[in-house]
Amino acid sequence: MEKKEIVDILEEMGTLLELQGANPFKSRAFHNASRALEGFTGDLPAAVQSGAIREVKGIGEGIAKVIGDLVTAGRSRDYEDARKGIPAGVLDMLRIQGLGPKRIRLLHQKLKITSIDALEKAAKDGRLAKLEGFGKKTEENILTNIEALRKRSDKSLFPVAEEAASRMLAALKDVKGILRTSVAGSLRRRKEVIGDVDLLVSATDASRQNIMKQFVSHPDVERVIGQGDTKSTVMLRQGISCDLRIVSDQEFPFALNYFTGSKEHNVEMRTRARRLGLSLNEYAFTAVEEKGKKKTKIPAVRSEEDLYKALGLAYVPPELREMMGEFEAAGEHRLPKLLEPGDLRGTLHCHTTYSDGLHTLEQMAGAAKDLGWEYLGIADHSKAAAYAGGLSADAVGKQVRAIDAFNEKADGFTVFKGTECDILTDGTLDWPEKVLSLFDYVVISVHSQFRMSEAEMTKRVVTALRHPRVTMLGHPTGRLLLSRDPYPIDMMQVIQVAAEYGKAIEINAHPMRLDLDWRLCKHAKESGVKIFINPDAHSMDGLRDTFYGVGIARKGWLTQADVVNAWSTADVRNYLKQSKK
DNA sequence: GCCGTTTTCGGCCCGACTGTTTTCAGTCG
Repeated sequence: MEKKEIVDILEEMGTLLELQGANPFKSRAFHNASRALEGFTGDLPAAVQSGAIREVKGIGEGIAKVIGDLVTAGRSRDYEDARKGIPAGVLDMLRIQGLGPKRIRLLHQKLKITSIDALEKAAKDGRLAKLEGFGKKTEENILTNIEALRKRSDKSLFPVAEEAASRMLAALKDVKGILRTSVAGSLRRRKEVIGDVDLLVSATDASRQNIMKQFVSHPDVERVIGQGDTKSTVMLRQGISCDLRIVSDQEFPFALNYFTGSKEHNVEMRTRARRLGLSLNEYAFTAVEEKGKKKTKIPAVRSEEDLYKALGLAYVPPELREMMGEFEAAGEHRLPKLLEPGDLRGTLHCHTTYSDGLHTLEQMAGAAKDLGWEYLGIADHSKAAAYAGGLSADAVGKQVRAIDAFNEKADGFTVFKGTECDILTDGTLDWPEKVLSLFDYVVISVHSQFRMSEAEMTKRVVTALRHPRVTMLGHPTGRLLLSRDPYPIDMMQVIQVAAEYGKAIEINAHPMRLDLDWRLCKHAKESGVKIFINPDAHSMDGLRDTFYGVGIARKGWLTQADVVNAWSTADVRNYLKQSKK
């Protein structure tokens, strides 16, 4: 069994223990061990074999045995025991905001509720309010939050959908008869939230049946919803619906364009074709017969580039196909040269073991180097973020000295000294001037009191953003996608203030956030606000999340010049210096 | 269950908020 699966199982075991009302410290131990294992970077089977796994802090005798069983046998008795007596639906209820293990346990025991549906019914019948510790308000909140959960559960985050899609495509690649493959749909356009995964292949007619057979029998397929020669639909175990369409190779560019969308973009494509005397659909161009006019010659199309060229347009990258001005720009050949993943040279908002990160400063810097980067910025939490191991002022001093010492030895690699400083309720910062002056840069963000009104929250953030020591606003919309709603904030006003005061804004690329949607991104760019793509990384692996942010940056029309991560170390240093008055 | 001992037991991160209570438990970040 793979490390990632074991990390998930340990996490689940911790949760199951909570639901069983076990010693809270015991369940905590499982959660801790899960995190500890996540941070383990060595060869897991070897470490299990040699017993070295016990040296990982947080993994002791008992949990080492669970890990060992899972690595070698793929199953664990302890895990199976933990699952006994807890129906899957009970675990599911944890996804409802405001419901934790204690109350779910009570619901399970007193009302025999074992699913979200049963919970909803009980709430509607008014049976919850009668339960000890529950009341009318709680009952209403639960109903509201069930509704909210339902609304988002048919959507997946981009990183989850991308992972699922690439697993399916990888398996198809070597099937005989397949000529070209691609993802399509909103995933190809790199929207942050994906409805379902669309895959497209071109293939020989004779191979279609076999390709579909391979597709529906992929190990990730939970059930087959429909299976035909040109289109099949399956439900993946990740909870994502996935379509595969097969077309001829000649049709491929047309189908790819059509199924990539967006719908509005497609409408404009067809309208433009019409003006040239052509009809466009998902398979081909056809000439339109018009009285007194010569029939238009059908242009040869082998690729999407040809298709755009035939309409007198520059190739429009999928990310820009949202009817945000891409046709005008493509017609005048002034589409921007979008940021590429390879343009990144570093990132500035990462955590280390000084606060709630899993890896040390040296490990994080090493991982950044391995990605081919030139610099890394460390921004651990400030003291108010106690739950996230926020630093004391003393610890800041220690970390700053450690980074200075590291930089003296590091050859050609730079670690910048930063902080993720909490914005307190009144808009003041969590660090006094004396501490702020120690950093190369200051990221500010909201971690408390999310339920302010939009006006209050905006005032709070804008007040903090104006502070002379502040470099950039971190996770600006506070959105934890699909897990909770963003906090209310008037981003237009925030962007205006950022522009006025020369402050930057962060695209938080942490997969649970994917903050600052592309429309705001585009608006920020047009206002002259610089953007940082930050992974909010809590581990070495987490640094890779920066690349998810590139997708949002591209959708926001951002180029190398707009994104500070693409600048040289010297330019970044200058930028940080001049922004820090 | 894990850790770290002044090693074989005692402590394990915490502040804010909400809704329930009438002094606090549960949840969240």
